[in-house]
Amino acid sequence: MERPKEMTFLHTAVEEVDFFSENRLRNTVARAADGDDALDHSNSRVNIGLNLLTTNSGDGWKGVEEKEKPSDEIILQGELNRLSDENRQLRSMLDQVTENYSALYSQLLQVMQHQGVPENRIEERKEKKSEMAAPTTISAKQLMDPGRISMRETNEQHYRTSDADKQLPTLSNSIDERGAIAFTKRPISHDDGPSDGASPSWGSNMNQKQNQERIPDQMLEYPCRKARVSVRARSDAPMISDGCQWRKYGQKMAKGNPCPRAYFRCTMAIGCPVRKQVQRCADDKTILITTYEGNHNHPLPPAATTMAKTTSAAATMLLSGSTTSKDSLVTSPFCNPFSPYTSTMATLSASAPFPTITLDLTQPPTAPLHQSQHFPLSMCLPPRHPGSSSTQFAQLQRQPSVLAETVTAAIASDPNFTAALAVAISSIMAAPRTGNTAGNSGSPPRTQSCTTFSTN
DNA sequence: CGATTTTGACCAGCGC
DNA sequence: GCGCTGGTCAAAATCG
Repeated sequence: MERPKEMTFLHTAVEEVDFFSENRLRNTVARAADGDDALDHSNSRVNIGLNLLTTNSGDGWKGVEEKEKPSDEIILQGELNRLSDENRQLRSMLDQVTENYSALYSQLLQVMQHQGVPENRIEERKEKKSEMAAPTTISAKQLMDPGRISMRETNEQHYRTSDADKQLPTLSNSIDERGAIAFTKRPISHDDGPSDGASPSWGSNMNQKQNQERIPDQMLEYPCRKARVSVRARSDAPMISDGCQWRKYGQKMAKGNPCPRAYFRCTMAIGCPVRKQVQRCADDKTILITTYEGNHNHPLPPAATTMAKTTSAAATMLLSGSTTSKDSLVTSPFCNPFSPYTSTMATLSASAPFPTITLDLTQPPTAPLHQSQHFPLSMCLPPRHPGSSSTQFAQLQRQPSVLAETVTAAIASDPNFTAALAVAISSIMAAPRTGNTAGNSGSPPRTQSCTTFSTN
């Protein structure tokens, strides 16, 4: 018996919205390059690097070398020189990207080190013993199935060491991967041997080592801490296209929402721990809420890189900030506290065990320009520490107005969601978290709200 | 025929 | 302890 496809979300067949197509991404990245150096340069250069790799590697190039007649040697030599120059330029660009990333990352580390290791993290770890199990006793359900990973580790290892590294050698330095490494470092490998399913081994070894050296103890100390990035966007499509391949593994009716929640798992690589939940907003069914969890353990296509970068950056920010927070804050305006249109967040399930950052990209169609000036970025923290005060989290919410302008400008100028998100997140991460803002913690709630389906 | 989706069952966490 | 809920599993169904 034939059943209608995607009947769960909409009864009409709607094509998948491709927010993150490669073409749009290219345009977006090019346009956004002025706004944020590190991230956008990395984007553009990664793409260029891929082209270069394609040109320089494989049978095509070899074939040219071997098949051309001697009389063409001069032409070939010139071409070779040109390509060498281009390659050199690209390398220097890549170095610059790496430096930018390092600067950005060290900024983040400085902030984290300045804050020190909060006590409540220790308490939280005690509370969540099951999640924060000792590195060698990590729950299988938390991560990926260890059994599956071990069963497939041969293939997976092969994928990483041969396919990934060979095909995308320069990508191993890319920002998203290195950025993600901080919180993809998980202990699952210890039980399953060297070819763990979720360790950050998918970056280059050198960079991995460097990152491990740079990663502060507090980050390594809580390798299993989960953060979620929730993206709200208006879409009639059943699912937004983010460049990754997903396999649906479950669907549930969530309490308080007539629309079912669908569970997806990344299938671009065996053992990739990334999952996402897709659900329509109960209040506004045109709003599609996609919640990402985890970080990819494999190279990503350019179209997916931006999203991964975005979620990684958001999660990094969230973890670095929320974990130091004694806050039970559940609603807060983020970027532009001056704007009455700034969306706030909202509701947070009391049972939500994971910190969640919500990127609200819903914009009323009536006032695109005006609305686009307000990029509502909300963060949700599980109210696990009642009675605590607003500190770090409040800091995150009150970035300088310049930052807000940068973020909103990126959003306004860019139809591409993920690229805009990447710009926004990276801007937030790069911006110095200045001063004690506890005095502003009492910002009045805004009228607009978003609901984050981050319950577990 | 392999990949994907569907869907009921199962499990864990949490509140009462 | 029990029930509720969210998340995942896995067999069956379906698709391409």
